[in-house]
Amino acid sequence: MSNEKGTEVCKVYEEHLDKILKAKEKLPDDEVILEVSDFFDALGNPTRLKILFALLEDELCTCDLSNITGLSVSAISHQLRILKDRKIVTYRKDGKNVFYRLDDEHIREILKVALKHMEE
Amino acid sequence: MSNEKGTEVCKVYEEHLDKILKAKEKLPDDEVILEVSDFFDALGNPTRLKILFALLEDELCTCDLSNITGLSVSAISHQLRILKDRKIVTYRKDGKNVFYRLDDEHIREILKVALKHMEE
DNA sequence: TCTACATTTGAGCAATTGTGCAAATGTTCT
DNA sequence: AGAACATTTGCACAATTGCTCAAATGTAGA
Repeated sequence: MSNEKGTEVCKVYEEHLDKILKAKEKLPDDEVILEVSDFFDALGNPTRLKILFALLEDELCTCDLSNITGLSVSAISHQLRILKDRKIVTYRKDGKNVFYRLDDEHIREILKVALKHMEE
Repeated sequence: MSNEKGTEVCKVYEEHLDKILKAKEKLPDDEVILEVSDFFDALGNPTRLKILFALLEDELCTCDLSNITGLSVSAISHQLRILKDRKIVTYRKDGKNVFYRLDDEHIREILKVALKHMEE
């Protein structure tokens, strides 16, 4: 048994065995990895980040966000769907408008830490 | 003057003017947005996330990481370059091996908050 | 120097992504 | 019902991404 396709085992393998086993053990399940990856991937796009930074201040509707970012309403709507699907923003409907806001405090916290990280 | 190409102004514009102006004002510069976006983008990939979670435990060399993730050494090296370029990991050379580790505490913090966010 | 092994690099390719356009859907008002 | 506007959706296409393969580079020891 042992190796999946593509895996190469280097010759220091024996020396590093302990570290490798411990790391493999503590690694989150693939399912969790994919969720976290989807989450960060959603934040890893300039348009979506602008949307989120704008929403730090106040709830905003699709066309406000189009105006703020300088992108088409359609482009914003496409991106909002991604943020909505991944539970990063939520919304309320009010007549013809749909107002979006950040879903929870973790988002605020992560955006803040990331900004701090950039300053160094 | 006023609108870049693609911008549409919705008819509630006047009502929302205050919010829009305030949001535009507080929005970070494009340069900063791009940096933050690059940062999150680097975290938004299953392979790179696995690398980072593995490095939470201990420093590891390229071939250890290949072994842990089940991907080719080449694939890992390509991804490590991205993480290195974006100051998310750093490294030390030791003979034929190159040992990678997380660059600073912000990375740990962000990974931790993200994991917590997933649990809800 | 030659050999072995760890790592990096560049090319190439399939798969994914971000956007605009045009059409569809929702909502309010007359 | 019909008009006006906000939003969403599907399609198409250029641009980007992640991987493999093969070759190049780096390092240590015989």
